[in-house]
Amino acid sequence: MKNITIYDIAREAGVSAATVSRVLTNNANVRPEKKQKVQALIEKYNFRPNAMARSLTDTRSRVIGIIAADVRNSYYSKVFVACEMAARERGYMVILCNSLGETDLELMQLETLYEQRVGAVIQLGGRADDLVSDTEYVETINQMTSNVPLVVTGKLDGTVCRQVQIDAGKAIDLLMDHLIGLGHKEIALIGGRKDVLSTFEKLQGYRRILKEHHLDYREEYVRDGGYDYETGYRQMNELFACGPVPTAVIAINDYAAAGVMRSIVEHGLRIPEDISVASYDNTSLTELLNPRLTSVDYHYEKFGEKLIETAIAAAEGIEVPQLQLIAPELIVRESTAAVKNGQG
Amino acid sequence: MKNITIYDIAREAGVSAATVSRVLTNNANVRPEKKQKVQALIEKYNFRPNAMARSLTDTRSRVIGIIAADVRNSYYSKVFVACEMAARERGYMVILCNSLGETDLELMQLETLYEQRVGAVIQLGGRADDLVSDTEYVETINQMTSNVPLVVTGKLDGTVCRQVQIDAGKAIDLLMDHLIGLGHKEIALIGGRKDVLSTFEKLQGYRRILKEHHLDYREEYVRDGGYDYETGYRQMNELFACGPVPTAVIAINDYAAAGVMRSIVEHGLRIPEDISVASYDNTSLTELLNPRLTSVDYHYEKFGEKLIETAIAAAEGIEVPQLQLIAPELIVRESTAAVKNGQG
DNA sequence: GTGAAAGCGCTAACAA
DNA sequence: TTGTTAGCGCTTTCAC
Repeated sequence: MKNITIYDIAREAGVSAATVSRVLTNNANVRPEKKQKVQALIEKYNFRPNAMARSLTDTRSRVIGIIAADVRNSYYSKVFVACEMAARERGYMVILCNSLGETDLELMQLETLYEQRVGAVIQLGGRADDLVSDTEYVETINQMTSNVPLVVTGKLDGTVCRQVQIDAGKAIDLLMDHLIGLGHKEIALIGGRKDVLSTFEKLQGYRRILKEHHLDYREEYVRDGGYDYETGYRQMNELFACGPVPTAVIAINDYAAAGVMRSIVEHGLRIPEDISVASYDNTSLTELLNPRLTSVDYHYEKFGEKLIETAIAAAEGIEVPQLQLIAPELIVRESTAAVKNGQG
Repeated sequence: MKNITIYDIAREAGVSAATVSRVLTNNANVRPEKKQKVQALIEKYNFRPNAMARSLTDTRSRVIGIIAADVRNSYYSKVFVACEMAARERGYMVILCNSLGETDLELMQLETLYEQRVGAVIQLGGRADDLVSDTEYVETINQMTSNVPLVVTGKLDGTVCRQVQIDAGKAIDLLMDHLIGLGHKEIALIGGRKDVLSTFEKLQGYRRILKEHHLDYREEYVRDGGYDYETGYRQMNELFACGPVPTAVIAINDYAAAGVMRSIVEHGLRIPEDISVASYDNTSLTELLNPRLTSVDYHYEKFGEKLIETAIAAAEGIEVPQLQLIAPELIVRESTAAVKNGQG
């Protein structure tokens, strides 16, 4: 299984390696007959040029690295696939790593990707989503980004990372307007960590909107935790236990919403008749739950394109806006309805 | 942002490039003082050796390519992450591509991965799952596998691919034994395409087990289609429309099960009191649905390990059994219960 | 239009 | 222990 090279092809075709290279890259004229001979040999041996050797001279490798927190979470897998498709259309390839929430791993993967000489790295979630950037982490990132440009979906104070963000303010606007429009005045916010930028921004927006509508802000209605089913379930249970019970709940994502929904059902109430539930991310889960879930979509395709375009621009040294925002959209389904009369 | 090389380090350290290489690979003795000097410079410039150049001489690149049908499907993302973790533990890295069910893309990706000189490719799903292998496809694969070894989760007749499969016979056994043990005699099989090996094997097992228990095989109870929510929903609706209605349903995966469940609920019946529902894959969905879903688990961690070990063995030219089976396990939850008295 | 030769960044064999 | 050298497979001047 000895690897065949352009020299093998060249020898058998009776031409030089340079000529074989020319037909491979197709960027210089080669006499048609020679060209055909070479192509026939390439076919015959099923030869494919070694991308490693190629990118050694090329300098640019046409590969983008992606570090995601965990593709087993639908949000990340959707963003990743969108990126992969966008990259392919632009002649790039992507490499995925899962940091699984471990900072050490995240850093190691960034190093590995740099060793592979990827043109740029896109970081989905992870430490770059922190509200307050860790100093030590920032320092390490700064060292790495002197080598390879980094695109993040959050922010990283004190670094030169490009940012492509979901407009979190707009996202909470959509949800609050929808619910308030349905007559809800008692709206809870469940799940997420306040030290994560996007979650913090949602909380900020939540308070701002309440004030605009002259509605009370209640400490008890804001219940953070993680981004999973368990958090939604547990926090909704606590809301039932300690009261007061809201007429609508905004969950930090579809998984948390599933937990909220189970808690509500277990307490003998109906969705949306008794309590409306809505969430973020608009993953496939929204269609599978009963009732179907109202959720905020991010135009994943566009999101992926923007991310990849930004990464490619960075890789090729082209200027791009330092911060770009993706506008979210509300998808209304069956889990939200007008508040019951006499309530609120 | 000119890339720094071992020569830059060597010059500044007053040693030869070979010495720098030696401290990098750590496989030869270097005088401590020189070693420290070099390491200091590596730190200073945050230097990381070019993996491309490295693997040019190394020949083996310590990278495994993975082609999955679609990581947005939980099954694939779980297998992928398991593979990634197993690979990391063994000093390997993985590259993921999504074929999205397109044969052309699948082949293109196989080529791209070969160009990257990955040591082996693992194909999750895709054409290698076909019951009857397409001749033209097999031919193309045979050409490629003369270059790079391929590990599949299905089979590919007429090729030399290693196979790591879920034991589909055992999987249907588990489900049927469980349901029959609960007194069910009317069991439907919903979703999946019969031209997919694992689905076909389940169907075979289904008929065999019915016969062993002297139960009738009813054509109407076997309803194929896709592997998605829609199929489950549509086929269960048809079952209601055309009758007879079974007392238990086995869905081809958790997504299809979600569709089946919605259909049942919409027809005013309860799960599991009126109809039991069970499925394959044991994704996170099983915990989110209401009621929680009984499902067959595949020990994803082991599955990933076996896949990666096989791929690495293939990459390094070590012999491994041509076919290896993963034993599935039944996870019983709330969606299955004893059949109602008087039924069956 | 084509070949010879240099070089991409690294490792390993061979001397010293 | 260390440096020199050759070579991994390819692309790209530079002559002709």
